[in-house]
Amino acid sequence: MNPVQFYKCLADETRLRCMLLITRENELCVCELMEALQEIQPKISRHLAQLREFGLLVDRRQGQWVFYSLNPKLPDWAIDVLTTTLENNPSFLAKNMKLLGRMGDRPARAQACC
Amino acid sequence: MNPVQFYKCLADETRLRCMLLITRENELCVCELMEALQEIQPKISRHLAQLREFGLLVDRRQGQWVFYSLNPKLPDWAIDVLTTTLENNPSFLAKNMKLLGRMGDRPARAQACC
DNA sequence: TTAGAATATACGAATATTCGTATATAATGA
DNA sequence: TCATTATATACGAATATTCGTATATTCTAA
Repeated sequence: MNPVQFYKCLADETRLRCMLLITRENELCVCELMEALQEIQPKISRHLAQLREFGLLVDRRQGQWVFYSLNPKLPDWAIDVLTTTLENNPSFLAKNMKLLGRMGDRPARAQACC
Repeated sequence: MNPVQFYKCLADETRLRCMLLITRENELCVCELMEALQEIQPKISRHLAQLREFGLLVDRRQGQWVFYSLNPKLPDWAIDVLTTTLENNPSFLAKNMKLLGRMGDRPARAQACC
């Protein structure tokens, strides 16, 4: 994992929020991220594709839904960076987590959305 | 420190190398960074100015030279990110550190350069 | 097999970033 | 004061990134 490429991935508001939410929730589908970030589908999808291309995320299709999670091959230092950022910036994600919370927790959320 | 802005600062090859070298060496002047990165002066200077504007670095003028170091107001998480990246990517900086080493260590280096 | 839902991709427009060159500023020492 | 060294900034050109809209793909269920 080239550190410059890694930080380029985090250097966009949409991508950083997606990465941190996924770090926290382990796995999220596109529609959950759309709801949490209040962004349109192609925008979320395009950024997730980019995060997958660069090896930060992996996807898993389940029926009509695609779930994204951290790439298990991510080096430890990259995971450290993500968790440190997540734990020390609660206000940055507060609104996104509130919106996600409104959908209920899994598996209830899965029924509301996916 | 807005995390998106912070990562935008690290999302450029020149800036990331400067930040990591300064994290390691505590303080470096413009000409040392020019030598370590083999880049022209306006390019180094412009990126350092940007890192200062966004609060990642502070500068200190001493005679003709300007020394840059980490902003003491940087939050702990940001310093954690920098040190983790530094310690886990030795090959990324190897060439830069070798070039810096050729200038000798301080204060010998200060005589060769500044 | 067809309609609809979820997701992905193509593409041009708008915007942002980066760069090299030229020039300005600041400090030093003759 | 003047020449020199170190650093900073201005500015247009080149490049990269991001976006919205339109459309394609994939899957499910009727």
